Amino acid sequence: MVALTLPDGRVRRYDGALSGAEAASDIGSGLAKAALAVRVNGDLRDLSCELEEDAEISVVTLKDDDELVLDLLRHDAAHVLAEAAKELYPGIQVTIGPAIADGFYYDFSREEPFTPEDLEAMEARMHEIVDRDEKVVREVWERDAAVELFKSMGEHYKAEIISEIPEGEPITLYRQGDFIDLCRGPHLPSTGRLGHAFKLTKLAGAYWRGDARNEMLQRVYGTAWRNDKELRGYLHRLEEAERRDHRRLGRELDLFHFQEEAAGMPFWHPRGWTLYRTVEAYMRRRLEDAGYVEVKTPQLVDRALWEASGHWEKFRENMYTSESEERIFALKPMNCPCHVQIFNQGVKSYRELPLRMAEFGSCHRYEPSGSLHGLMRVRGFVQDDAHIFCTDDQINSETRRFCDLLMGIYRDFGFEEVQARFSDRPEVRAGSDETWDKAEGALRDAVEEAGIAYTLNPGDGAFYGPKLDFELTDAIGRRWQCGTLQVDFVLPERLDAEYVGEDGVRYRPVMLHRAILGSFERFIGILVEQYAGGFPLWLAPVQVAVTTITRDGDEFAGKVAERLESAGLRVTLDTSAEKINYKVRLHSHAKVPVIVAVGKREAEDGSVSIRRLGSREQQSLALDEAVVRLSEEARAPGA
RNA sequence: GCCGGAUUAGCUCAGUGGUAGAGCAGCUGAUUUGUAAUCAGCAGGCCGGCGGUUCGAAUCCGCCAUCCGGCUCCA
Repeated sequence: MVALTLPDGRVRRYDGALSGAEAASDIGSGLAKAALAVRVNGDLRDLSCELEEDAEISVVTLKDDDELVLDLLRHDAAHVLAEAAKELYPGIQVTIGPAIADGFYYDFSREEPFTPEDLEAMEARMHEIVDRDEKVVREVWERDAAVELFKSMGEHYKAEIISEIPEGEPITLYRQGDFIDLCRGPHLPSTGRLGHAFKLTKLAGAYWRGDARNEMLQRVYGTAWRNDKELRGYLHRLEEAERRDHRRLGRELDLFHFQEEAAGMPFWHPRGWTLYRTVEAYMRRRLEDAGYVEVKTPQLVDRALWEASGHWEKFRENMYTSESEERIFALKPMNCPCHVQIFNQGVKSYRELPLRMAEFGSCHRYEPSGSLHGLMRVRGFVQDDAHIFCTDDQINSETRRFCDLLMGIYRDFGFEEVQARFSDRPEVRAGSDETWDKAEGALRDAVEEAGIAYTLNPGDGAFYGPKLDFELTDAIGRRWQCGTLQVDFVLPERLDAEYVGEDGVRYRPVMLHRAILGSFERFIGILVEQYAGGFPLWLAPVQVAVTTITRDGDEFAGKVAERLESAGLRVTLDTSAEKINYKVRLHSHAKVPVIVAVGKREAEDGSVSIRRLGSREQQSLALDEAVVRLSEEARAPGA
C-alpha cells in the first residue's frame, strides 16, 4: 500500500509502487499532460521516479510560480545546449552546465574558439532538439563503469567529476537521444517540454573550477523562461539596464569621460563635477552633524609607513610607486595608516574617544585591466572614509550610530532597501577569542538594534577583525555593496596607537574602518543608473532651463535666470532662435528637471510657465512664487 | 592577468583590396515660433597605434593599446 498526500490534503491510496507520471495521470489527464516533475516530501524528482512509500507529493507544472521550475527548465536547457554542441562539434568536451539567475550556462573544452555564428548555430540546433522531443531517461551507473564510459568518449572532465563524487552517492546519468550526461537531475521527461522560450546570449572564457591556474574553458550563456512573454520581459529588462548604463549616460549627459592615457581614472566634466560636489557637500554636512572631524592626508607616502602598516607585504601588487631622492614612495591605496599618524600626534586621553576621523581620501590602486568598468571599478577614486578610534566597550554604540547614519543617507539618495552581511572570525586571525567574542557580539547587536536585515557570512571576516557589509537595492532590483564597517585590532598595534585611560595607564584603541558610499566614483555611477540620469532636483547638475518662446521674452528670461541663480539654483539660459518645441526636446533629453518657458505673455505679467521633466503639464506661476518654490524644493536633505 | 569580440567624424553607425559615407550634433544664414526635431548652406576623418603582405590596405596578417562581455581578483 502506498498513500500519497496531495497539496490539498486529499490522500490517494495505491496497491503498489508507481511512478510520478502514473500518479499524475491518476489525478487527472490534464495534469499528466502538464506535468514536468514531482515534488516528493519537498524534494524535486523526475516524473519517472518510483513512489514506493507514503509521501506528500505535488505535481510540478509550468504554472507553479516557483524559482525551482525555472531552475528545472534552465538545467534542461543547459543539457540541450550540450547535446547541440556535441552534435555540431565532434571532439568537444562537455564539463558542467548549471542553472543560474535568469538562465544557464555550459562550459566546454575545445581547441577552436566559438564565434557568434556558432552561437546561432547551436541555438538553432537546440530548437531542433526540442522539436525532436527526445525522451530523457535516468540511469544509475556503477562508478567504474561510468568513468570508463566517459573516458571512452574522450570526456575527461566528466570522468574527473565522477571520481570526486563521494562514495555511497549514486552515479546518475541522463540520456536523451544519442546524448548522455552525468547529472544529479532531476530533469524534464522529454526535451520537447523545454519549449522554445530560450536564447543563447553570450560567449565568455571561464577557468575550469574557477581557478586561474586551470584551463580556460569556453562558456556559453543562455536564458530560458516558461514562455515567450517571460522571455520578452527578461530581454526588456536587459534593455532597461542598458538604457540606464552610467557609461552611456555619462557621455550623453556630459558628466565625465575616460581616455586611454589614464585608463580607470575619470575626467570629470563640469556637469559631472557639479554632481560630485553636491554629493560631497551633502556628505560633509551629514558627517559634521554625526560628530566626525575631517582631515586630509598625503597622497604619496614613503614605503616605510606601508611596511609598518603591513600594506607593503599584503597589498604591494596593487600599489603604484614612485621614486625620488633615492626613496620609494607609494600612492596611498588606503587612508588608515595616515589617520593613525594624526591620532598619534600628542597624547590622547580616553576623554577624546570615540574619535571619528573622516577623510574624502583620494586613493589609487592598480586593478587588473580586465576588471575596470566605467565608474564602478576604477584605479583612482575617492573614498568617503573614516576611522573611529574607540574602546572595546564603544564598538556597539559606535556601530549602532553608524548604522543609523548609513540608513539615513541611503534613504536621502532614494534607496529604501538595505541588507547587511555579517562576517565573523576566519580560521587565520589576529587577537584572542575573547576579543573576537566581544567584537562580534557588539556588531550583531548593533545591526539588530538598527533594524537592518542581515545574513551571516561565517568565517569571512578579515584576519584583523569582524565586519559588516551593507548592500543597497536599486530601482531595477540590482544589489550594490557600498557601505562597510570593519573592526580592526591589528593596525593600532602595528602603528602603535594608544590613549591614556582613566587610571593613567596606556591602552590600545580599537579602530573601526567605515565607509557609506564606498567611493564617490562608484556611488555616483550607481546614482546615475538608479535615476537613469533623471536626478531629483537637489542632485541635478542643471536644475532649471530657462527658455524663451519669442524674442519678446529675452530680457525677462535673463531676469528670471538671474533671480533663480541668486536663489542658489543651477540654471541654464536658452535664448536661441529655435522653436519652443525644439528647446523642450533638447532640455528634456539633457534631463533637466525643470523647464521654465518665457514668452510675450509672461514678460508682460511677470510670470513663468513651468514644465517638469517627463510631464506634459504646464504650471503658470508668478516669478516671485516660482523662485521661492523651486529653491525650497531644490534644497539638499539636511541643508 | 586570462578567453572571446570590438575600435571609421563629437555621437550612432554604413562601407570585404582600387580617390572615405549617412543621420544627429557643430558652425553660418534665414525663420520669431506657446511646450519633445523650422529651413538652407558650410565645415568636420593619420579609418586606435606600430610593423608586415600587396602595384595598391579602413578592408588581409602580426604585435601593442583601449573599450565591451565574461573568468580570476577585489586584504
